Amino acid sequence: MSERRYHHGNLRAVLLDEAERTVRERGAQDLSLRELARQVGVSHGAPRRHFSDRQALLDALAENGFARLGAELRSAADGAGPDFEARLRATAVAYVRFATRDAALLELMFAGKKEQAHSGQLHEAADRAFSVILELIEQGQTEGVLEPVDPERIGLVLFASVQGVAALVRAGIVEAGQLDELVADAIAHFLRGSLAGNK
Amino acid sequence: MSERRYHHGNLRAVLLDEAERTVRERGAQDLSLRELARQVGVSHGAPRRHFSDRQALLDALAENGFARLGAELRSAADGAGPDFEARLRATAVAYVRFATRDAALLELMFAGKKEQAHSGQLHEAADRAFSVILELIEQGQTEGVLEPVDPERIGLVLFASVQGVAALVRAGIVEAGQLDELVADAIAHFLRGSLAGNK
DNA sequence: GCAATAATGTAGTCGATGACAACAATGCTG
DNA sequence: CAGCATTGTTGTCATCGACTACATTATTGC
Repeated sequence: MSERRYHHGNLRAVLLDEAERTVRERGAQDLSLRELARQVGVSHGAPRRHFSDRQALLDALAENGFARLGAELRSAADGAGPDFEARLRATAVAYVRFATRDAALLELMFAGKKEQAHSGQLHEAADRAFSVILELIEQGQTEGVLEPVDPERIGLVLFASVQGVAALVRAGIVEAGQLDELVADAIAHFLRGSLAGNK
Repeated sequence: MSERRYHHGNLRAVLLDEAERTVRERGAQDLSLRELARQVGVSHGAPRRHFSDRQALLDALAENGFARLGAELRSAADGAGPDFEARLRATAVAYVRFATRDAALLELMFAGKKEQAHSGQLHEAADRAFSVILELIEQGQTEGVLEPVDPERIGLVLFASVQGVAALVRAGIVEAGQLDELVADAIAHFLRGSLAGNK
């Protein structure tokens, strides 16, 4: 099964894997379809059968990224036990970790979302990832820890906080050493700002 | 002064202007040095005299961007009168407005900062822009509104919040209609989370 | 003033790229 | 097993960024 067959049989997945590696190591800008084809051992026209466009490849990467991000967030939340604040902290840390490890991928994910043309699949994947945050908020409200206002609204504030921390890290404004402290500060701020009974 | 001289006399500035326009309208990815030269009416090799590299042009754009952002933030803060919370709100709104109007430029600004190689000028311009936020924090602490902890730390939390809101807008997760509400919510959260005397 | 020299623009070229088309090999289905 | 759909291959084109050699204009030192 290791011989060179005319029909690769697995090209799409292999291309995505290799592309993700390149994006992680050198950024999306440096991703070349022809180089990708070379690395995978296939002719320069082959990728076109699976991705009509360079952008289509990037969109697929973004969609995979959302799926993985969602899984990691959910796993972090679930692995943190039942306590609301613990789950919140663990999820935030997981998000920032993803943003640090896969900065270029996250950029792709966010860049792609605003183009409405690219089929709802990307949007769906994104929504599924963000639903973790929404569920967290609802848990906090059910337990009476958070103000009972529109979960969407309060969720956006939380989301913005965490995403902002991720952006600061990605931009190099915050060093790795300060990262944990910043996440803790941001969550502490969020909690103190959303506590039920807090004028 | 409108005749075609061999020496343009103003090329660098004109290139930057036109490039900024293109970046705003079509993103940094679509910026082509040759097309730029064509639009400005100059040969394809001319830009190279002013920017050794495509990246150098982008860096210069980013630097200009920071200068403009800093000016807009400062002007917003100063135009809001002496009251701390009013200044805070005005500055946040100004930041998000910039991020909305010049999304691609802001992306450039953030992308460029992590590469330490590009001379301290970019870094300096960025620091000058962010100093507005720091001064705001210090004002809040002087007036006793904010906790007297390290201004850098609390400033990062604020910066992350606002930057996160901007990111959500850029990504299309938040519609223009929800924008003002979200900014208000984020600032309210920040204030409640940083109020002096708030356990 | 003016000659040497620096700064700035032009023209030509190279290798790489993404998109496309024509063709070939393979898999699938009836 | 024949015909058709998939999936790869090869060749081509326009464009791009980078580089070089050269031309023109500014500036500077005498």
